[in-house]
This record gives sequence, C-alpha cells and structure tokens, in this order.
Amino acid sequence: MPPKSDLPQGTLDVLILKIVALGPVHGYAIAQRLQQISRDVVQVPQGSLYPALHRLENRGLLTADWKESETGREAKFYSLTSKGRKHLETETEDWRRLAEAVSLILGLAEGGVR
Amino acid sequence: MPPKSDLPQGTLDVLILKIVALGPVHGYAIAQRLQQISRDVVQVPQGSLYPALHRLENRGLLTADWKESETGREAKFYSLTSKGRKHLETETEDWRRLAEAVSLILGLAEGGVR
DNA sequence: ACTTGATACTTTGCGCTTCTACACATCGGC
DNA sequence: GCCGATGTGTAGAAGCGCAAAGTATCAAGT
Repeated sequence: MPPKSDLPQGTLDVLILKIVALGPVHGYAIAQRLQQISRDVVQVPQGSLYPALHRLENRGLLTADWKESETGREAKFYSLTSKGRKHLETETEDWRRLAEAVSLILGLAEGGVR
Repeated sequence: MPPKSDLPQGTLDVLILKIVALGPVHGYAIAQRLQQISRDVVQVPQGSLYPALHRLENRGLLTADWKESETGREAKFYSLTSKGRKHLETETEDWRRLAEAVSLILGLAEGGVR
C-alpha cells in the first residue's frame, strides 16, 4: 500500500518555491527533496514538475541558469526572484489559513456547530 | 482585505462530505455552514457547489431527497451513503497526511534537510 | 559490447475541477 | 412593487496535475 497521493491543484507551486527558497537547485533535485522530506507522501512526476517550473519562470517568480550539477552534468538551476519570495510568503500564509480551516471542519464531531 | 481564498482542487469534496456526514442538509446550507465554521476562509460559490454535489451523487457517495426546508420551502436534502462514509474516511486520512507533509516542508528553515 | 538504471530536461494531450456569470423560482419585509 | 435572502441549476472559460513518450549523458553490471 504505497502512501502515494496526488497533489491538489495549486499546492505544487508553493512547495517548489519553498524548496528553491532554501538555495538554488535544479528541477530534478527539487523532486527528490520533496519526496525525501515528505517521506514519500509527496511524489512529483516530471510531467508535473517541469511545466510547473516553466510556469513559475514565466510569471517572474523564478530565474534559471545553466550550471554544472554535483554530478558534473549540465543542469538548470533555479533561484527565487524578489517577486517570488514575496509570493511565497503570501502563499504560505494562505495555505496556513486554509489548512487550519479545513482541519477545523474535518475535526467536527456529531455535535455540530456551536 | 477580506481573507478570501480559492479552494485547491479536490478539497471541496471532502468538506461537503464532512458537512453532510453531520446530518442531512440541503446545498445552500452546506455553503453557509462551511463559510460560518471556517470564519469566511472557505467561501463556496454556487457554481462550484452544485456541480460538486451532482458529481458526488453520481459517484454514489450521496443521495438526495426533496423535502421541506426549515423555512417551509422545497429543498434537496443530501445524505451520505455507506460508500460515501467510507470515502470520507479515506479522504480525511489523505488530507491529514498531505497537510502534515506540506506543513513539514513549508516549515523548513534555512538549515535544510537533516 | 550490451543493457540497465539513474540523472536531467522537454513536450503533448487528456481529464478533472473550480470560477464567473447567468438564469429561474419563492418568500418576507419595506 | 421592489429588493434581498433563500434555493437550485447550467454554460463557458481557464487552470492545473498526470501519464506518456522522447532526448541525452553517464556509471555500473553482465
């Protein structure tokens, strides 16, 4: 029973931005880190990852440069722009508020609303 | 600055199922309750609500009957099927796992992964 | 030498969901 | 008579994640 779970729309962006915020990384490493940190709960297919990165780049939230990766190969390293950093903050805040609200609702007992 | 926030895809279903699980309600009341409990964080537009209800009904997770509402008007009251109840459980569990994972990632400091 | 697996990026097309906007109907209050 | 709240519904548009396939390099196994 693999604990795989699909990501709700809009969630991937925040996660990517957060990982990139920790320092420049290339796409492949982003997926690895997400999977690693979340203990395999978050698994990002490449078909989700790279389009997302391009979206974020087009929105001006990320910038990319080709550099040599740790393994000696060429890879695109992404960095956060100031706009991206600001966006990350508000998105993080949005997630926190939403998660709290959803937990509140899902935590309801039969008692109902009072 | 109203703390409005759009719902990530897939989240609406769980919330609806949860509200219905507390007892038979009609659609309009579901939206009200969600908004009320979440303190306006969750606001469900009618164009999202009713398609979602129909979806859930078609999937066999909900059943609907026309009854008289509290105000004396006809309304569709939705109830959870056994399948719906089971579905709600797994979905709730999925949400918990995901929320925990996302919080874990968003809570990362500059330190990185260790 | 061949093949497998890991690394690393790209693109296309599908399917699903949500949102905006509109339409229709009844009821109570002003 | 009109407007707001109640209550259900549809149509169109837009967005996003995923599967799938393709490209390419490199290390390690057989």
